[in-house]
Amino acid sequence: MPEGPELHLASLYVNRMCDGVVFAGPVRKSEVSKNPDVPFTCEAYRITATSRGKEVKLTLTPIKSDDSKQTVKAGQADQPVDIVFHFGMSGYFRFTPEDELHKHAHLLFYSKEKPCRVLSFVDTRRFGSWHPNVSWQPNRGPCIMFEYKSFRENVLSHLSDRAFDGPICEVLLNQKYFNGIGNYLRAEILFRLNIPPFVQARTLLEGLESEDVFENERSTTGMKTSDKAKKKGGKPDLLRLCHTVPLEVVNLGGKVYDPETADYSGFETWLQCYSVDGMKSIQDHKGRTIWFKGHPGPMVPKGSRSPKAKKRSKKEEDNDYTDKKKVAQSCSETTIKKRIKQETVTKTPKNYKDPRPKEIGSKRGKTEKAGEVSTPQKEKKSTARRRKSSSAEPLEGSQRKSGRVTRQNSK
DNA sequence: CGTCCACGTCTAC
DNA sequence: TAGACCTGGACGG
Repeated sequence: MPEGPELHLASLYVNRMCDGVVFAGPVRKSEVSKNPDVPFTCEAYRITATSRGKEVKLTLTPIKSDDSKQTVKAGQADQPVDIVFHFGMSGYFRFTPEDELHKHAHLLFYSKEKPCRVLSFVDTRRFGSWHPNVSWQPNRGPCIMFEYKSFRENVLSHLSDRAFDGPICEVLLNQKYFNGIGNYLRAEILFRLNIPPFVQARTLLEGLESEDVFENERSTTGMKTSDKAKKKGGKPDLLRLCHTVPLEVVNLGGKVYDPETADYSGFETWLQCYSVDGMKSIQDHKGRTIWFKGHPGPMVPKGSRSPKAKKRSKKEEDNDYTDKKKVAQSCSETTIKKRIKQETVTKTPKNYKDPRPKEIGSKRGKTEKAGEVSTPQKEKKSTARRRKSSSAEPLEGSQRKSGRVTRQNSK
């Protein structure tokens, strides 16, 4: 499940597993991979990792021998080499005994130990990639999690960029400005602020200050709120949530990224909107599914009918989302949570254990109306069958077959 | 069995 | 803004 948090957890995994491990020999690539060879071989080297947004960089560092003679044999590396990885839809790292290599391990780093172990880049779908001898992809913005200040500045200083013409849910996937946000994060972030996904991004962001008044807060247990923040109403803004929401996932730790136990139940419990039973979903202009609650917003793709106005419970203020101020302060998180719980339908069996390595949210039929035409169009929208007027028509109690494994707000 | 769907980029009409 | 790139799990018949 690779979005920013998973990439970062992957780097932590590599650093933890490879701490003290000496690797040796060449870096090997699977036969089937179309990614570049990694021209690196060394009799003793170490591996460390860092992450930035949706990229992970491995650094292979040759261990210098103590011998005064630093005779580097021909072909043996003596300088560190960086490899930058993109995880695609299914990439992750594993550190396993040589005889337990994953079927889809595509780049392999062998340890020097006797029962040899291997750090491998596993990527079932092979949408992932790696590039040796490069640094972070230049056209990607600062990391939403670990370069918050420059991330924020990068967005707010480029609001005139046409990239911000579009609806917020689609702009959030633009890695030039939101490096690390992916499909589940955009849904979770917008949900927290009750922001309709198809409101123009610029309109929402224009009102934000370049200085984050929450900057010095302990966001998690955020007991003390700065005076400035209090004046603002005490609510983190959209850009701040682009930072804190992903960090929540990082803090779930192994519950999210644990190739060993393959247990993602903690993560699924964390999700409040994405793939959650009771939420609405439609395809955005690029055919990606956006999950949300409430109004879709004015820039909703044509042909995807606006969802039936749910019988929004009492206090769903009818927001006028042309007014940024209003949007910025729409209903509080706690309010939302409460309301959601109320509307939640079925409950997840608490003993449910997700048999991982599978992709999240792949359970079916949560949103389509039973007999609705709901255009398929997977990643590649099948040619002629564009979403016709249908995909939207989300719930209304009826559908939402409370199938067994569907996600929902349990607890 | 077949269809739908998936946490993401890329490039080419 | 369509496809293309891939594999495989969940469902439906």
